Amino acid sequence: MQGYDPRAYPPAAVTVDLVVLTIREDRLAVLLVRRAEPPFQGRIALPGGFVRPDEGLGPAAARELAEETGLAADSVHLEQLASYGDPGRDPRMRVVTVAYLALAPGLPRPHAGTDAAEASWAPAEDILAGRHTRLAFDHHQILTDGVERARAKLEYTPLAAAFCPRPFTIAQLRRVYETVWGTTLDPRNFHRKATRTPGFLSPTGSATIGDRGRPAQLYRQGPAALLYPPMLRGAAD
Amino acid sequence: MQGYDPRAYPPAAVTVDLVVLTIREDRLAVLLVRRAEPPFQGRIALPGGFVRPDEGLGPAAARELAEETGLAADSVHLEQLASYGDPGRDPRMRVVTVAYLALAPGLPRPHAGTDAAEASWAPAEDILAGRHTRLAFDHHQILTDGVERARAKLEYTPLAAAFCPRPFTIAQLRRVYETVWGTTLDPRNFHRKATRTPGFLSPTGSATIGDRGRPAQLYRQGPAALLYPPMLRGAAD
DNA sequence: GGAATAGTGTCTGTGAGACAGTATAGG
DNA sequence: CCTATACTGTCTCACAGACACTATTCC
Repeated sequence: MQGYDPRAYPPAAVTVDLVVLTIREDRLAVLLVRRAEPPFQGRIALPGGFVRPDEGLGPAAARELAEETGLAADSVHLEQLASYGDPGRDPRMRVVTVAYLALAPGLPRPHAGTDAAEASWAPAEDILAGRHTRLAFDHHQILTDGVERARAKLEYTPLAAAFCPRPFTIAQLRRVYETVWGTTLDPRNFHRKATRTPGFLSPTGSATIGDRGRPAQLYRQGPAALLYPPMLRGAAD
Repeated sequence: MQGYDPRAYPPAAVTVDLVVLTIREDRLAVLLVRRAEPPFQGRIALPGGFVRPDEGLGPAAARELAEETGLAADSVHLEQLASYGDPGRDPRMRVVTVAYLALAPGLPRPHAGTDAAEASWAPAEDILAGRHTRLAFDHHQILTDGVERARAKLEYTPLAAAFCPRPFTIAQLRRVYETVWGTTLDPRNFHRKATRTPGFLSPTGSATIGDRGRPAQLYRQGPAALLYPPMLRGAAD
C-alpha cells in the first residue's frame, strides 16, 4: 500500500455473499437463490450482491440479508467469514467477494428479494455432498467454510443460542448442537453443563406450557462471549 | 451478485495487508514499515500492497511477505485474517484490504522491500497500547485482530510451532505460549501435556548440545491439525 | 559437588460421560 | 395408573495444577 496511486491499478468489483444457516425440520439448512441472469444463469448460488460505493462491508451484508430474508440484522447473528478472490472466479471480471455467516432461528419462508429469482432453504448436508446441484462460482467452498465455522464456534462461544427462538429451553439448545454437529448428546449431562457454564444462559423464570412432560425452564443467552469451559466435541469428529 | 453487470459498479482497489508476528527478545514483535508516500506519509503502518490483476489473494500475500522479509512462504505460517472495507479508510478512494496473518520463527533483520522506506520489528504490546505511534489507516484494528487470532489459535492448534525454529525443544515451545499469552506456565505440566497430546509433536531422536543443564529432546511439529485436548488458557485471561 | 535445565511421578480437585433416580406435566 | 420430558445425584475416569523427585549436563 506504499508508494502507489490506487487509481493506477486495475479495479475489482467487491461483493458480499451470505451463508445464512438455520435449522428446519431438525436439519441444518442454508438459504440459496436461483440466479436469474448470467453467469451461471439458472444455477443455484448463495445470496449476495455488490457493495455500494459508500457502504461498509458489514452494512452491505446486513442489507443483503434484509433483502433476502426480510429479517433485521439485530435478530440474526452476522459475522464476517472470509474473502475469496481467485482470478477467474467470476468469468466477467475480477470480483473479490467478502463472505458473511448469518445464523438465524428457524425461519418460516424465504422472502425473495429483488435480485433473486427464487430463494429457498436446502439441507446443508445435501448441498455439501453435491447430491442435488453444484453451486455457482466458488460458493461450494464458501458454504463449506461457513458450516465449519459454525460447527467450531458452537464449542467455545454461546452461538448456538442464535439458532434458537427467544427464549428457549435447554432441550432446544441441545438439539441445535446435535443438528449442527451431527451427533447425539446425553440430555442430562448437557443440561448440567449448559446450566453450570458461567454466563452461557440467563434464566427468565418462566417455563413452557402445554408440551408433553414436565414443563421446561426458559432461558435467554447469557452475557458470556466465550464459554469456559468450552463445549467440546469428541476427538476426531 | 445476481442480475447486475459488475462493470456498472464503481470499482474498488483491493490490497493485502500483513500482520507478521515473531518472537524477539522474549517479546511478541510485529513487522512495521514507515510509509514513504501519502497518504499517512512518514507514518508507521503494516506492510502490504495492491493485489495484481491476475493474482489470487493468498499469492499476493505470499509475494508481499517475500518482498518485505525475504522469506519464502513455505517456511512461514500464512493464513487469511479478515477483510476491512469501511468507506473512507483510505482517503484516496475506495480500498478494500484483505489482511493476512503470518507467524515466523525469530527473524534476524527485516529486509526492506521496494515499496517500504524502512521495515523494522516493534513489540506488539507497545503498538497495541498506542504508546509510541499510531498506525496508519485502520491498521491498529487489524493488528489487534491479528494478535487475538494468534492467541486464540495457540489453544486449539499446533500453531505455536510456527514461532519456533525447526527443530525445537519443549522449553522453546513453552516460551512461545508464555510470550504470546503473557502468562507463565509450569514447565513440568507443560512438558507432560505437550508430549502427551496426540499429533502435537514428532520426536526427532536428537537432542540439544552445549546448553546449560541436561540436554533437551528436539521435536518437529506433529501431524495433528487440531489439538485434542486443547491447551486452554485460564478463564478470563 | 553445585547450579541449571530436562523430564517423571504423585496427589488432589474439577469436569465429562454413564446412568440411576426423582419431579411434573398430559393422557 | 402410564408415558414423556425435565432435572438431580452419584460413580468413575481423565485431565489440570501443584509440586517432590530423579536425570543429565556444565562449571
